[in-house]
Amino acid sequence: MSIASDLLRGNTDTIILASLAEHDSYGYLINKEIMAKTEAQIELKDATLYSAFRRLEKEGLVTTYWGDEEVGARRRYYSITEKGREVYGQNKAEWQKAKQMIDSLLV
Amino acid sequence: MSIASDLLRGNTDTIILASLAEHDSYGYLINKEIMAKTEAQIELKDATLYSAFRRLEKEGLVTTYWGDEEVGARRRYYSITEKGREVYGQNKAEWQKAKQMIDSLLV
DNA sequence: CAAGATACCTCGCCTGTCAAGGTATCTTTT
DNA sequence: AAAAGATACCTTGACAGGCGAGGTATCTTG
Repeated sequence: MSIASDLLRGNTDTIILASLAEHDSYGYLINKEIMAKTEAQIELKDATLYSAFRRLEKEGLVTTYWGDEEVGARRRYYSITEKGREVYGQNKAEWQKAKQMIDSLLV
Repeated sequence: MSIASDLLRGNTDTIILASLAEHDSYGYLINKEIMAKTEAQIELKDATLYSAFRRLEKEGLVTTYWGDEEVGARRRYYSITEKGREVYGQNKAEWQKAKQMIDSLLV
């Protein structure tokens, strides 16, 4: 059984930023990598992913450009911005705190 | 700064069940106890709390009864059911797994 | 007597998730 | 050569949970 999406909510953007913090990437690949790392227990549905991208772009946390594949399907790459890295750091810190607080309530 | 509600979402019901697993309680008190335990970093807004109660009741995870206060504001008490304890256990396990998975993605 | 704490509740908006639908290209199988 | 499956993108509309804003009633304290 995979993780309930409500438990992921609030971390989706952070998870995407984490992926982009390592290297530029594109939707399909980000998803594959997440599934690989979590043994498919976490999967971002593509509608979720693309709405997250739009949000992140709007907030200036990522930039985007089209890949120059001469063969195969086109890819839209995303790149994390300086501001994106800052927010990523803050989000991670908040996640650490949230984890701790929730744990303190669940006996 | 308190915890973003999207990080709590998915744990609200579990947090309430945790509280009721210790002793019967009522809305106002549950909230106070949560705030005390987390130094006010987690706070369930009362609209959130009452909609959660309705949900939990509907699912048969809690039962409710009016307190017999002869003085002061009336209190509606909640009691966790056997099924509630089961679900609580499952939710805790899922939370443990989710934590681990998310951590494995945030480098 | 006013203010604040205790204690309950509803309505309607907002946000994020996602099922369902779509397009286009390439590879593998039949 | 046609079908199936993988790669890769995207939009729309419905749904659920959180919560701001509003309300009621009682008790305590300054």
